[in-house]
Amino acid sequence: MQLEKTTKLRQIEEKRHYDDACGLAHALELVGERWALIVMRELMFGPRRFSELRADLPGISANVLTQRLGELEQRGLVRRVQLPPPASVQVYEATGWGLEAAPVIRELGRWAVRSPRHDPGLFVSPVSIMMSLQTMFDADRAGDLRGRFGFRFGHTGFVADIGDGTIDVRRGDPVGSDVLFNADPGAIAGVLYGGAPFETVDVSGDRTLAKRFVTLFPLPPKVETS
Amino acid sequence: MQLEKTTKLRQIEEKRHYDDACGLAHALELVGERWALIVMRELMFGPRRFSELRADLPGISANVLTQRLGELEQRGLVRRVQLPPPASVQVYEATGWGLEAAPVIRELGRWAVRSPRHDPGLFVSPVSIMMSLQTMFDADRAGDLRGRFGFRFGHTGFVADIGDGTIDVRRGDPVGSDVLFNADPGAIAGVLYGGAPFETVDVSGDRTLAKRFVTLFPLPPKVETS
DNA sequence: CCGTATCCAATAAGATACTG
DNA sequence: CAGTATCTTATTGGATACGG
Repeated sequence: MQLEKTTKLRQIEEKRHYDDACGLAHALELVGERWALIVMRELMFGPRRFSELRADLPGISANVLTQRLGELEQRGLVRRVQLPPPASVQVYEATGWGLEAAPVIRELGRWAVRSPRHDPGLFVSPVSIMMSLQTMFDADRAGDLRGRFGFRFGHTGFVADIGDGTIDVRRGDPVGSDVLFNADPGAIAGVLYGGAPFETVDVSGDRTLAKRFVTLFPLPPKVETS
Repeated sequence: MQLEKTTKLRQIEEKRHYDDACGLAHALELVGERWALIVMRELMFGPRRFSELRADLPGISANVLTQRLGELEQRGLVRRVQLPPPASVQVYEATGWGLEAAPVIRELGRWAVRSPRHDPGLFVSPVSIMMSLQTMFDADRAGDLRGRFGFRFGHTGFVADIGDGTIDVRRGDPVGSDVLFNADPGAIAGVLYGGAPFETVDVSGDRTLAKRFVTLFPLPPKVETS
């Protein structure tokens, strides 16, 4: 009885809130809970299943993921979609507005990696490493380089097209790419951002192009520690 | 005994963490706690005292503010500064890197105000309304308009300079501005963003210029509710 | 007045077991 | 596989008291 009342009140009161008209405060009411923005990140290249999300969110527990997805759906950032037969599985998909959070997520990441305490050796999800390509791409370094770069992570493939000083990254079959990276996201991160030797990743296709590729993503300078 | 052990462990383990090398995850370890980004927002136009922060952060409790400031200081985003005599008071100041979070904060805000549930009628702090000028300024609408616009909120003044299609906002004495707004932040927000009549704010100086000014900050369109 | 510290109640998060 | 249910722990907020 007492519990029911509390629950009902929570639905009305929308739990803790900042009584602040500032857009930032509202943003934090939308995606300020723990894990919320990281869940959004995982949806940025298309719909995902519950278990995929759980696998790429190291440390999240099922009940928290359920809760976050429910809240994000209720707030209009995520949609629950039933795939047609014969798949007939349920997936979670970012709405158009949800996808518009991508630039903010990238800028937050770019800002944070300047931190002296950032540890690039931790787990990296496929989506993380693919978003980092968009975040860290340096058009000047690319110059007039053109090429299609493919990535295969388990069952999922990604394609990055570089040309005209821009990079376009999407989920997709990497067959036919000029270069195909066959390595887990952590290994690729090691080469791109951790100074690991190029040989630590399995690359097929144009190796010269591949070696050029891995130089196109400079990290911003660390903040002065003084 | 048990408590001491837990406390010590917390200092080492840095409490909850995402084991994720992604920059976004690290950003959330830096400023993901409740209130952290809003505290940073309040420091974006210069150092502030504890009680000022408390007053402009409706609903924060003193102990949480103390804790947030301590964490932000430890992480290199905030500095504690002792003002020289005769003031001799302590203020909190964003570091250079902390200030670089400003664009991210603005973009988060711009993204969030498209939400159908955003309520512009809540409390607005002076810093919020001043940052919103930078966020929502429309260079096309401004055209070749030039002018200095002053604001007085209690003891604190702000100046916004518009010219060459840019806006520059800073803390400072508004005397000598072409237009001086003498109204609380909420009233100004009402006119700029809430459709309130221009006459609801006290304006001195060039009223024609002032009327033009309040049209330069269009809100982004709300997301489709369907 | 400027904070800090402490205690308590309410929520949120995490671990684990369990069900259709 | 896709979540729920339950229990434990951690964090937050509010009140209040305390030292400079």
